[in-house]
Amino acid sequence: MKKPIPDIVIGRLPVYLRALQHMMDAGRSVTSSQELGERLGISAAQIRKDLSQFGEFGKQGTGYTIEFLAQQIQAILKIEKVWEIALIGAGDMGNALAAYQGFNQRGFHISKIFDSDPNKIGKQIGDYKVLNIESMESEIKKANIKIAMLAVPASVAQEVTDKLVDAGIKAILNYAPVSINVPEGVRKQYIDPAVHLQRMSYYLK
Amino acid sequence: MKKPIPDIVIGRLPVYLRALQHMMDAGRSVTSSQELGERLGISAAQIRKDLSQFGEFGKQGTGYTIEFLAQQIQAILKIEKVWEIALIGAGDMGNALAAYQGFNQRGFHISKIFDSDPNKIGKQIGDYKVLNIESMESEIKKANIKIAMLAVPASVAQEVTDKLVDAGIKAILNYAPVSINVPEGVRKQYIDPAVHLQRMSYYLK
DNA sequence: TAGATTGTTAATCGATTAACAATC
DNA sequence: TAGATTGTTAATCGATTAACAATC
Repeated sequence: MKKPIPDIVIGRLPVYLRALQHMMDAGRSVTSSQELGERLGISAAQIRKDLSQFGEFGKQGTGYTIEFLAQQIQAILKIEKVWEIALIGAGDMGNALAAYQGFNQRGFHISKIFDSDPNKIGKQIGDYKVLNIESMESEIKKANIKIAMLAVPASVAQEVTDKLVDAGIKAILNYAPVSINVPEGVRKQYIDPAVHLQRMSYYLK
Repeated sequence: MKKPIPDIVIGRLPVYLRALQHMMDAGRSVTSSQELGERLGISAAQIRKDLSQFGEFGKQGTGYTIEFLAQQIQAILKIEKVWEIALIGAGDMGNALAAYQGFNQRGFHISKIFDSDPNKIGKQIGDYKVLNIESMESEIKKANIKIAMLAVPASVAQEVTDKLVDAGIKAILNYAPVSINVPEGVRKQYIDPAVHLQRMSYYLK
């Protein structure tokens, strides 16, 4: 078995991709590891090393064709197609996520929204009606959805997580301010603004 | 000069703290590096090593007093007092952040909200009126605010960042889907849901 | 050709883990 | 006392950087 690509390398690819897409939007067509590095605050050597894990995408003396490299990274990250996403929680954060316009161009699309609050169930959010969380497992299975965004209170996050795992979800973006446990083979990422702020306050005077 | 604490260690402290606070809420009073580690998916050795960078907070044979350890971490992270925060951008994400109830108990408080859209300026969000972004620099200086949350479109993120830096901001939590450049001495953290999702889609079949 | 930049190797640097004496 | 768990050291593991031959 080949050595797996380090998780930390995978973690940087979306950042490279985002920068490349901004460059494309600006009409640029070629870049270099040095330019990308300066833009992102990452060493040029690291960018070249990261990319070389997946193939040879550049040309000596010239650099990288932006569009080509972006396509390659999209293929690596498996976002050439669009992934359907289940959003759990139709509170303020759920609503903001539902309204977010950036997902579609970046490989994701919210296709179902669930909540347990009778006052929210049936409400229209964007293109979708809020569904009863009771139907979550069957709906996710039926639609074969693999990714969920969790925007529920911390107190029910683990319980909902367990149901998502039962429903076949393999990746959870957790907005609830609590650590969740998932079995092997299920990925998770956390977004907790207070945690991110606390990572900076340490350095303040 | 003493060796600085690694950034990666600082990054884990808020996660430890969050778990400790959940334990307190559950009425618990003592824990161990092993229990914490299992809960967080981190090795017990790493937790002990991380904490030992700052002092001796535990007791052999017993473990850690939850309340005491939480207080110590709060002191380390400088969140014993509450930091005032400027929120830039009163769109969907800005509104969700303004409504978020979790900040106050965790060391932060949104005290001013800015936008450039005439339709939003003057609107009431929570306890505050949306202020004109033109007044941002002077308002931030006047209130001596050091932390900003940036929830503006990518296209203006760098421009607004530069103004925030001029206003004396030392920490930026950036929700705009673009890398920003800041001078030495200013911290930044990124929250981009698409980036987080892309870090997981790689692993999906 | 001359200049630029890649991909890769080896060296360096840093983080994690295993193990255990100390001690509650 | 016996059992448990810390704080710390040394060993291991992994990530980053520097340097350069290859080559466009």
